[in-house]
Amino acid sequence: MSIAKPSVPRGTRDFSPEKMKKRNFIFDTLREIFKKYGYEQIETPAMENLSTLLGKYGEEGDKLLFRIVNSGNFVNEDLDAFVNLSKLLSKSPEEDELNTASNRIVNTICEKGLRYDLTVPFARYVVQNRNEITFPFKRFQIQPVWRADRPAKGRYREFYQCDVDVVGSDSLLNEAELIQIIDEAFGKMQVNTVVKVNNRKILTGIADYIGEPERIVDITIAIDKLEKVGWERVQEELFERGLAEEAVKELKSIVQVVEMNNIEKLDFLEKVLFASEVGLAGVKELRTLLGYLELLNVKTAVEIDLTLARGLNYYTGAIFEVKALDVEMGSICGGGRYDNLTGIFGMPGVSGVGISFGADRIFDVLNQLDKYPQDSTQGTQVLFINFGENEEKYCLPLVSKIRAAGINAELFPGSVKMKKQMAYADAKKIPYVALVGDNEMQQNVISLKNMQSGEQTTITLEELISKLKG
RNA sequence: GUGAAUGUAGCUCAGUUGGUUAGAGCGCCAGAUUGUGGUUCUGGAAGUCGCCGGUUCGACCCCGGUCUUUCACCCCA
Repeated sequence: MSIAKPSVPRGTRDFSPEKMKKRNFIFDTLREIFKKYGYEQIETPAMENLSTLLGKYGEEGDKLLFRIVNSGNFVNEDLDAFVNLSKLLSKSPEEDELNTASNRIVNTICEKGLRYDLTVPFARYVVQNRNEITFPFKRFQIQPVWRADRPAKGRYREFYQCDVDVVGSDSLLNEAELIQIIDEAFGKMQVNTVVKVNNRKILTGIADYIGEPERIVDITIAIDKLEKVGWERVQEELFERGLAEEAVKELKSIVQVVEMNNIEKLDFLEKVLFASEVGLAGVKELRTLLGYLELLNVKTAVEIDLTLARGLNYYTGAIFEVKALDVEMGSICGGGRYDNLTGIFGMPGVSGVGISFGADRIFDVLNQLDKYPQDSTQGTQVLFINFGENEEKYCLPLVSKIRAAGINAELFPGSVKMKKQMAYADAKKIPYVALVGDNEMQQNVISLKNMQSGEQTTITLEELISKLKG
């Protein structure tokens, strides 16, 4: 009966009504908070020109871009490329040669790609609409992004990001506000978290201090793994990347300040980095930020973590990452300040800072904790049983009135067996069933059955509405 | 991208040292019960044993490939 079983592409998922209620709780919570702080929503296309995307996420990132093949007969577009490849194949080609030829063809036949994150398209948006935008521009964006990654636990090929960014303002108040948003969001979702903060300028200062200013990227990538793999492995990797032994030794003495509290860390760094102007600026920024947070009465623990580097190359100031405390899961939110993202698109001198909530991971965390408020998963509140044509006509206006009062209500379509209708209410977890037959119609009342307790009461429409509203 | 494991009914899983008709629980559908669901009882439907190929008289089982999911790397939300 069934031919080839249908399926969704690797790393993607369907979301049932049940799951969507839970996901919407996350989206609604975030959206509400974002708006409260004055951020406005935008959307950008799922696909962007590859020229917009390529080179923004480092070498790895380029590999993980989903590319969209042009429509039409693309062989004609660059015949040479294909001729070149077939010539190559007729001899015994080196792998490098093949890759080059393959890349050329890919570049010819693909001009668009699916977005990899929301930040780069946002930068493109800002540059493109700069004349209409009033700065500072506070925007939020909740849309899916795609990565051609190998799927794993907590990692999907299609997932939602919920970005909040403010561009066109240098003020550290923005950083503080974002952490406040994090605090409020996870507070509302009842997830215990820790916010890890660092500053790219401090990392630069450290690279200066150990005498390897050029190797900042190598250093941050290796350091990023410290917590996961331990110093030994990081050290190995640093050597592999060609850092001098002396430099690695000095790095160790700085990075391993884990025992200290925030203030001690800052004091320590201030002393060590005295010669680095950039480094000191970073220390000062963190100090200011922590000062703001105290005034804002942020409840979430905020912890300076020098090992926090994050893969992306475009951060220039603050770096954030949020981890759930009670669940094993990668970071569920992250971001930072980027001074020149719009510069890539020809609009230099605009500083921005933003964070991205990973909705799918938060969803996984919330599922494990099972902490959804009850009303967030409630759908229909009352189902009217359909007894027949006359009863149907009698019920329709009642249902309309109930809906007008803001209560989710349904009338069962068709007067099928009662058992069937009750089972429907049961399956949909509808808490109340309304029965209106001859008796009720004559007396102008409704028999309302509580599906959980099983008890049944006879009430008027007005009573029903006030009962379900409260 | 590298290494490893996994795949049997809608779901969770048995099973066969290679041998005729592949099982259970849950779920689903119908009836017992034409104004009462979640309990009970009775009956029923549902599987090319992930897909393709090979070995064999014979493959769900062995071998190769491929896809899916998962784990460890790599990277990341």
